[in-house]
Amino acid sequence: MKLDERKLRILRTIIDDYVLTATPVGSRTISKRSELGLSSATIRNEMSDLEEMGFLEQPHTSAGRIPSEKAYRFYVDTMLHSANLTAEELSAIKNHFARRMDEAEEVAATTARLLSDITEYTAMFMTPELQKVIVRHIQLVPVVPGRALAVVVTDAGLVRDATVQVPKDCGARELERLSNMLTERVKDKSLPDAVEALRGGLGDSLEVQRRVFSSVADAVGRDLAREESRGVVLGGATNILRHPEYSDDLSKAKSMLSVLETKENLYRILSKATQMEFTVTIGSENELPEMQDSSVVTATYKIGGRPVGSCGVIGSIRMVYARVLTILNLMGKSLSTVLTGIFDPGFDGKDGENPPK
Amino acid sequence: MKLDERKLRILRTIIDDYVLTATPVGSRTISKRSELGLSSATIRNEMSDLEEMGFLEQPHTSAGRIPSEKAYRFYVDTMLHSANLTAEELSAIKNHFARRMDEAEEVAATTARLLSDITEYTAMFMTPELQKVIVRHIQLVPVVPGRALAVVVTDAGLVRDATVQVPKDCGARELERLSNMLTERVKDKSLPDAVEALRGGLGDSLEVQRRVFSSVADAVGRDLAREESRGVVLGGATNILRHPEYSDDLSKAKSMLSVLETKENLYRILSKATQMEFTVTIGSENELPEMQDSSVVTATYKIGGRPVGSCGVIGSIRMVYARVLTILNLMGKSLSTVLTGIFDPGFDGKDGENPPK
DNA sequence: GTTAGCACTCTCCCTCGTGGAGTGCTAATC
DNA sequence: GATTAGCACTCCACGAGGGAGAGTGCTAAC
Repeated sequence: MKLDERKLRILRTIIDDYVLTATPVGSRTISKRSELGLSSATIRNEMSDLEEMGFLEQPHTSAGRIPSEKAYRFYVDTMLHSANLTAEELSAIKNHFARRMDEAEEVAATTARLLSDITEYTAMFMTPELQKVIVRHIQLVPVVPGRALAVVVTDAGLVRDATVQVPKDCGARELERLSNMLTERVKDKSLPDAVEALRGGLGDSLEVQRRVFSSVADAVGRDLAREESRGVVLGGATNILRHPEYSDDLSKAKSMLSVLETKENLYRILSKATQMEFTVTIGSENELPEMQDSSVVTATYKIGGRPVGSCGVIGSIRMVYARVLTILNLMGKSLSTVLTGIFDPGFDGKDGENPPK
Repeated sequence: MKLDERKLRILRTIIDDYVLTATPVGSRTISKRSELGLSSATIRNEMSDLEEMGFLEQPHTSAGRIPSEKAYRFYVDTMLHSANLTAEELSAIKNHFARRMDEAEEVAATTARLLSDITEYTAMFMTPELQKVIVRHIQLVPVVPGRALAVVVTDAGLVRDATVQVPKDCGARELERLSNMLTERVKDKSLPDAVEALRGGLGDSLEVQRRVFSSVADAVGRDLAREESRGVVLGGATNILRHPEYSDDLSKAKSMLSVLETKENLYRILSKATQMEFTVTIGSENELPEMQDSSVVTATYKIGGRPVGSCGVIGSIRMVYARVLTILNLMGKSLSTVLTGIFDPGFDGKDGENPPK
């Protein structure tokens, strides 16, 4: 059977209607709504064909039809048009990014919130991935005798700190000296590389130095290993209950909320998604069994042309994909511009290599 | 009418039963459950009295009775016994605090999680309040030319950082010099005092120094002002749906979840609660209208005898107060011990003044 | 003061029946 | 040959009706 122009238009009308109303759509509705000028009987025949082809499903005989996952997939792959945002929405986004922002965690929280408010789905945001970030400076700051704080400054404006043990008699001056040596050793390396560099090749150095270096390496390494549980922020978890798919089936909502509560899950999704400019994962395409009747849409943002993190939206399969993608696209672009402006001012805006300063 | 011993025992049995079952309890149940050896008819008379006194309510004629808010208040004030925790629960708590912890945010997240898992309610945790915390050290770390990171180390193991503008030609050595001057100026002050100290009395100093100092003051001050939106962590929000009060009335669950999503709300609750060792806020005693059919129980934790933060549990009015309080008590004590051990090792364990080192 | 007994009330839940929305098929029409 | 009107059929949603059960309040007896 061929998916001709007419079938396509019908399928599209069905999806649009169902996405809006969440009720199975019947032939009469389509016959009236679409501009094809066909009777409901004709539509019925076409719908029957579309069902046979796997694009439509019937909850039960004598109900209307609903789009299958395959239909959404097809829709997203071939029929996507960019949605129109209202002036208010556009200005909300614009204003958000015009505000002062100087802390990764804060950007994450407010952006996730904005995203969830505008889309009416649950939003998530991942701060730049530690793995992908480059060390600018390491500084040891005294806390109590025998204990110092290693502060790692990275190029994405991300700051990590970890407490490390140091010899009791290690004064401020000595810490400063060590800081300089540390910085020299790891500058411009990625975090994993930096840890590596601090662990190996210390043969010719002093005992104290060796001890401190490896202590810093351990602390940063631990921090790196812990990344999965943080740096991911959720916004608008309540929005789940806005959609009948979840509010009519509490067990679904519950298991969804549980998934969202475990940051590691979100981290895995967003981290994987950072490899692509956009991702749309529909229903059973999701890895987590609890999410197989939900959809996830993500977009990546960049610093100096380098993709470092991503954000996204979680909702039911019946999602307003076009709209969500339009919004995420805009957000990703704005984020990239703003963050690049702050943390990599030399970047010329083109993708690719970062020009020398 | 007098609330004699017998009425008391009946009231208590009713509360215990209702807390357990969430269904109105009838006279027959009490007659069988309590060891008073009274017939249901007698109980009925007593219950009628208790209702008249405002301790019981009837959802409708011919239903059993449920405790009123007044009853819970009375129960908490006068009838509280400490609950017995199972060996598993005790060891879960013990293990949790035996683990390595060196980061305030991480402690917050895992503790909130533990608390919600054990109590089966939603838990919240506030990291030590910035207002109450004492500066140990300030360090400026170079980021890009013209931009540095001010890292503030406090006595509660809390680290705050904020980016500040510095003169473009300000090198690492100069920053180090400024750091020392900064630290000297604000050491052992509370954060608000430190900001104050950096703003005033700079008449005799160099232009550069003045600029940097006020820039740091601004940055830290901004951070302070932002406190409300962070340092509060939620755990087990899903648990809301475990209790029929919310899962049978989605709109209630929704409004509850919305409240929980706004950290400022939780901050306000916990911050206020830090003044008391425990708080139990029942139903309409809550300030937020959305929370007036929920209850909040909190406990404070201390560092070196000084209360610095608190944690708590949110659930329906029908809460297992005794159990929750027992758990929170234990958690608060453990937290105080652990945190004091880490950040104020000189403290002798008694409340009151911190002894000189 | 306590209790057995009884009439009464109210909710919960099950069943049943009806109306509406939608389908699939057939035969007529363009 | 494609389209459409017509019709029989299916299934869900919803409301009415009708116990069953749990609980109460009252009265009279112990």
